[in-house]
Amino acid sequence: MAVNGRQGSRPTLEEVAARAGVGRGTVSRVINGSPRVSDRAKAAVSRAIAELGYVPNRAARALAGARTDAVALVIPETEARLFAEPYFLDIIRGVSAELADADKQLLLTLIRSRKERQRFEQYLAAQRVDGVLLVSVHADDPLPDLVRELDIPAVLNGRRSEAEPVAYVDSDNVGAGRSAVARLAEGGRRRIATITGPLDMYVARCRLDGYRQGLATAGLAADERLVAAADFTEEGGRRAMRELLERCPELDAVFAASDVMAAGARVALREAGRRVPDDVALIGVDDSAVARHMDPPLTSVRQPIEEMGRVMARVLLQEITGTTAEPRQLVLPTELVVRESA
Amino acid sequence: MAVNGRQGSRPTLEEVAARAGVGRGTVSRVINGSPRVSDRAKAAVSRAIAELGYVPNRAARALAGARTDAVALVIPETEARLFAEPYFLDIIRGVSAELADADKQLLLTLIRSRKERQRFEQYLAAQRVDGVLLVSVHADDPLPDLVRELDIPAVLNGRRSEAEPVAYVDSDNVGAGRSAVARLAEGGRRRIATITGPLDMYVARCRLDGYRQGLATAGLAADERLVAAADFTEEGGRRAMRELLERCPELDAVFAASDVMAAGARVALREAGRRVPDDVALIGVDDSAVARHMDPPLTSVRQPIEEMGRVMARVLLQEITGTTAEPRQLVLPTELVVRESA
DNA sequence: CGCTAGCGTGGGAGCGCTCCCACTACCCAG
DNA sequence: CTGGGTAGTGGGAGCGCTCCCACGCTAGCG
Repeated sequence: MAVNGRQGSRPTLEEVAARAGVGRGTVSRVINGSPRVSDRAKAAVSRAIAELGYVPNRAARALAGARTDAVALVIPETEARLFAEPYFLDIIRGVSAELADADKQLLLTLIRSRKERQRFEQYLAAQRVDGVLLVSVHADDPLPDLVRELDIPAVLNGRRSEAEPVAYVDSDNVGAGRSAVARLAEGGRRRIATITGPLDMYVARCRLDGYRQGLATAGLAADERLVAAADFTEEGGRRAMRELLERCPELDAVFAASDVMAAGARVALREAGRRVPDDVALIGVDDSAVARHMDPPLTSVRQPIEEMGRVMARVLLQEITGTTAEPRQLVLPTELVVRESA
Repeated sequence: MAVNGRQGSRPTLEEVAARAGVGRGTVSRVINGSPRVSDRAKAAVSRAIAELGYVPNRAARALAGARTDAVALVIPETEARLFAEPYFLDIIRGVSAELADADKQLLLTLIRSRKERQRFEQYLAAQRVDGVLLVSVHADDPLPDLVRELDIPAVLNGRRSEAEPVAYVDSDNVGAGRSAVARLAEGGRRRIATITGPLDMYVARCRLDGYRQGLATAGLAADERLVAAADFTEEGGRRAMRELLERCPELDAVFAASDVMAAGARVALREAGRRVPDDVALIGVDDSAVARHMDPPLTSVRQPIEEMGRVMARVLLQEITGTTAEPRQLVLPTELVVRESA
């Protein structure tokens, strides 16, 4: 990369044009990959750009072009604590990788208060981003609708209901529940309980559905006493497990809808003197670090988190450009990772 | 917030000026909090802004004002895997909170390849951010120097050496090592080993120094056979522990410079049939989720990660505005969190 | 009572792009 | 040989701000 002559100030498109002996329009066309440029001009411009070390000014571009080359990734802070935290980091990783390739900026927005939420809504209204990625939306979250109203391209991670109108990338949560229960049933377990996430989240309902389908497939009767709702936290998992043990002491397996809740359940089981997996088999969801470090290591249903991030970004980019090669609503498969707890 | 009449397009500063019956300049002054505005004008403008639901256009502002209201948080991806991952999330949390209050955008940049690094350097050169936050810099990292050369305000998380010229926020890594060893010595341990991070990172050298100082304070002799270098990974921790056990089977305590390495060490200890803490006491650093979930739960030195993020952002904002109320180089205290492993 | 000093103000001149219109050159069909 | 394309191009007109100069006005000074 060549250094520009005049110290400090960056070369402008105009200077590139002068050096290449062409007009501003031509330079702009080359930069934006327009086909209507002769090879000769293209070569001259490319050379001038290289020589000057020219980099387009984003602000000017955004102002003139009415687009920002930036995408917001929105994470409601309340959730950040609930989910196994590495989840978000993996999402970010995937999103970041995909956006970098498209030369888009990643604007990270953590929303932790009503005030910050309003500020973000203003952001959106001010058209400061080309698109929005929303993570972990609750069924009653108004943000996706706001985004639709403003006609800003958006992709959700997870959906709010079966009939989600907004584009989304989700993992196969029903399948997750099903495969966990299948594993437990194959291991000879007959009294399989579940600890669910907050049931106002579709993801939690799906995993519960999967659990029920799994039971049906295995020819086991559903028993509502074996279902305890929690909130994706460790403490919630512990409480739910205690409850289950009280209601149904003869249970011999638990499907927890997250690793973190499984960790909580593990504690409650130990307190109750139950051995894992001998007395009670345990399966979680996420395949997080917590799972690997539990004692015994936790069997868990892995979701392709980073991949979800990637795909979200890809779908969003297509929504922005208007291309619709990829379907707008995707469900990615999950995979059972067997360890020692089940 | 009022809805603007003409659907779709946002009101401009000019329209606000017209409605308030003042000139463009005055509106601009009000928005930017200039003192040179009469109360009457200020009131009229504020009302017009509210009525129109006006939000300034960031691109125009950036173009005209030669500043972007955006700050980049740079995370080298190779590191992201090494450190206990929640570390970064906590940093992000702190940074995000502080920036939100200042109405600055947070641009997250993960750098995972040479190509992406170059792209980021171009970014910097193109003045696309007002300042840069750099996380987990190695001693030989050229990025901080590049940033200085370009005269872009920057704050590091951690420093590259004792004589770091760039502004930084670090935690008291020497103190971390010292307090861990003090705890071990007080518990009657006499053969205290350490597993270090990569010694090209100042943070790792500091923790090692702290370890040595701790030994001296406790009146214990240093023994190089009790020092094993690793790389902040679990696998590295395991290998280092095996090595230590081989070199010095009579050791009775280990200070691992990260929880993740402590987890690796734990595995190696179990393989060797050593009980924790009965045979060997173990202390880590980070106080991460891993520590809480180990068996037995790991005693660990907590660093105030989110707080570091906050402070970094605050210092950077001051560097940008030129205010220098807060010192530019800060070391935050650490704290021993005692659990069952030591 | 004139003269300066400052405050509050309006608005011109850009910032560096993209969009788009107009223009040239050239081609081919009629 | 002419008319109507079409590919390639130059450059004007903004995009919505901030900066800053110049203006009117009031107040205080000698």
